[in-house]
Amino acid sequence: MIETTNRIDEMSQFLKLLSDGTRLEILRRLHVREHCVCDFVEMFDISQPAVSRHLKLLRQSQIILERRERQWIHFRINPDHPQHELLLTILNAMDLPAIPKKNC
Amino acid sequence: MIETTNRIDEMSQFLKLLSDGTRLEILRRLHVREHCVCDFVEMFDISQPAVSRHLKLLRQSQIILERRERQWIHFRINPDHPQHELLLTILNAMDLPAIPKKNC
DNA sequence: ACGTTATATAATACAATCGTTATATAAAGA
DNA sequence: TCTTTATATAACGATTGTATTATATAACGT
Repeated sequence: MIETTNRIDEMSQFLKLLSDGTRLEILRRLHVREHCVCDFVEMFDISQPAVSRHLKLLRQSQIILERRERQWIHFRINPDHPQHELLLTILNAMDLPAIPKKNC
Repeated sequence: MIETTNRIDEMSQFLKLLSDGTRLEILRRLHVREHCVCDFVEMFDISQPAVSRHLKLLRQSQIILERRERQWIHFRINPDHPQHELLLTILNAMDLPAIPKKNC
C-alpha cells in the first residue's frame, strides 16, 4: 500500500516536471541534440534566470544531464532515467513537425 | 509556429491534470471499473468537496465521462479522448499491482 | 588584473493549485 | 412535505510554481 503510494507520488512528480510548456519545449529540443543555456535564453521570451531555473528542475530530477565545456554548460536528455521511454512517448504524442538537426 | 505552441500547451495542460497523486489514483481505479463520487470519498483522506473538485477537473477536460443513475453519479474513463492511449501508457508505466475487479 | 560572456542564486511578487468549511441542489424514501 | 443521502458550488486560506530584478560566480580574452 505504501509502495503503491510511492509509485503514484513518483509518477505525479515526474508528470509535474513535464506539465510546463517551457520545459516540454526544452525537452523536445534536447531530444534532437544538446543545447546550452544560451540557446534557450534566445529561444524563449523569459529571462535567463527563469531558463536556468527550468533546467535546474529537470537536472535535479535526472531527466537531463549536463556537461561543462569551457564557459558553456551543455544539457542533454538522460537516456538512463527510469521514465526515459515514457518521456519519448510523451514527446512523440505531441506529434509536432521534426526539428532540423542544424536549427537553433 | 503557433500550431506548435498550441500542441505544447495542450500537452502541458493534459499532463498538469495527471500530475496529481489523487487524480492519478482516481484514474487508475476508473481504468478498472466505474466508480461514483462516494467510492472516492471513502478511499481518500480528503473532504467530499475536494474529491468533487478533482473529478470536475478531469470531466471538464473530457478525460472522464459521467452518467447519473438515481442519486449517484458514476464516472468512467473516456476512451475517445485524444490522449487516451497516452493515459493508458502512463497508468501502465506506474507498474502497480492490479486492482481486483471486485475491490472497492 | 580587468572587462566580457555564460550561468547560477537570492529576494521578492504574483498567480495557480489544493485543501478546508459552509451552503446549495437533486433525488429518494418515510 | 420533511429528512436523509449524494453531489456540487462558494468563499477563503495556505502552499507551491513561475516570473522578475539584482547580484554572485566561473571561465575566457586582452
